[in-house]
Amino acid sequence: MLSKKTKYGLKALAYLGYQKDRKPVQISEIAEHENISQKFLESILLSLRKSGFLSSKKGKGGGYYLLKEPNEIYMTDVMRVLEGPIAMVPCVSLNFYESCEDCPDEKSCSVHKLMLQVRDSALEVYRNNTLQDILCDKELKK
Amino acid sequence: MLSKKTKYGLKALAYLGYQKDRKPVQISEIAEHENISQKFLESILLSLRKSGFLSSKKGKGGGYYLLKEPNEIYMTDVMRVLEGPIAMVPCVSLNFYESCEDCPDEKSCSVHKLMLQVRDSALEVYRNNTLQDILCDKELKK
DNA sequence: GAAAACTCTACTAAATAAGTAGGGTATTAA
DNA sequence: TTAATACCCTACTTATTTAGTAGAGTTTTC
Repeated sequence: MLSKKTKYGLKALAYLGYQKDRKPVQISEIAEHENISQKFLESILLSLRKSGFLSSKKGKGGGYYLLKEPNEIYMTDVMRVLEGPIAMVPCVSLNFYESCEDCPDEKSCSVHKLMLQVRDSALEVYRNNTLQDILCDKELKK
Repeated sequence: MLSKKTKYGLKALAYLGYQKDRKPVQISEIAEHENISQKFLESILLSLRKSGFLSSKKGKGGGYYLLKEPNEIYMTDVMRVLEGPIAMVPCVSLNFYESCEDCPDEKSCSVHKLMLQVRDSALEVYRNNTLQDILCDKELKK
């Protein structure tokens, strides 16, 4: 199940992706437009900024803006930051590998076998999607 | 992240899939072999039985056994029982559809767009895997 | 009837999710 | 320099869920 954090993070990224220029957008604007608690969104945006997707400006005229082009922001990276490991079990994780404490042998483990495929299929989707790809063309024209 | 419940459920199904005959296997045997809390496994097996994957026998010589052939047990069905909806958001769920309360329009929603693909890719994996497929050939020969 | 082994219901403790609160800091404009 | 603006940061709260555990009941076999 997708966390609210991830969902809101994606929506905020999309909102910023729709902007015509790089002018900072205030947290409050995004929060209102996307029906998100402002304070919650604040902490989500902060972690996105710390991860290198966004930049921010304090003070008058401040807010958040994309640090990279939408077509350079891969969902693989975004999901790792917002949702954690893409793999459903640590023993098939590429970035956060850990062996199972309770499996005698990974090679013969059925769960491992299935989860490996699930991981690869999810990775495939994320690799093939940048922020640009998930933006709706209709909204882009506005 | 895969829940312990699902992981244990899959392991138990695999254990039963490796059995040569349909003789009931006691909960305690599976629990010991797979390093699972017996009482926890008990409730997991119960829900698998209630969902039609297993059958059970009480009393002497009792236990659990597969109700269908391993190649007739699809991971799609198993995952729905153990993990819940395959879709990561209710608005892209085939079995548990619900619209989002906070999205103005599903058609233009970026999250929806991405999650649709993720759902399909996961579904593809599960559709292509029966219990038989995730069993390890080596163990089958024992 | 007793033993075996599942069935069922309820409870507990820990972890996590989804926020909210409150104060601090940096930037800009006057 | 000061005040306003708007992010930055840390901590806290509440609710929910997970991962069990407890205990009694029921069914089957011998």
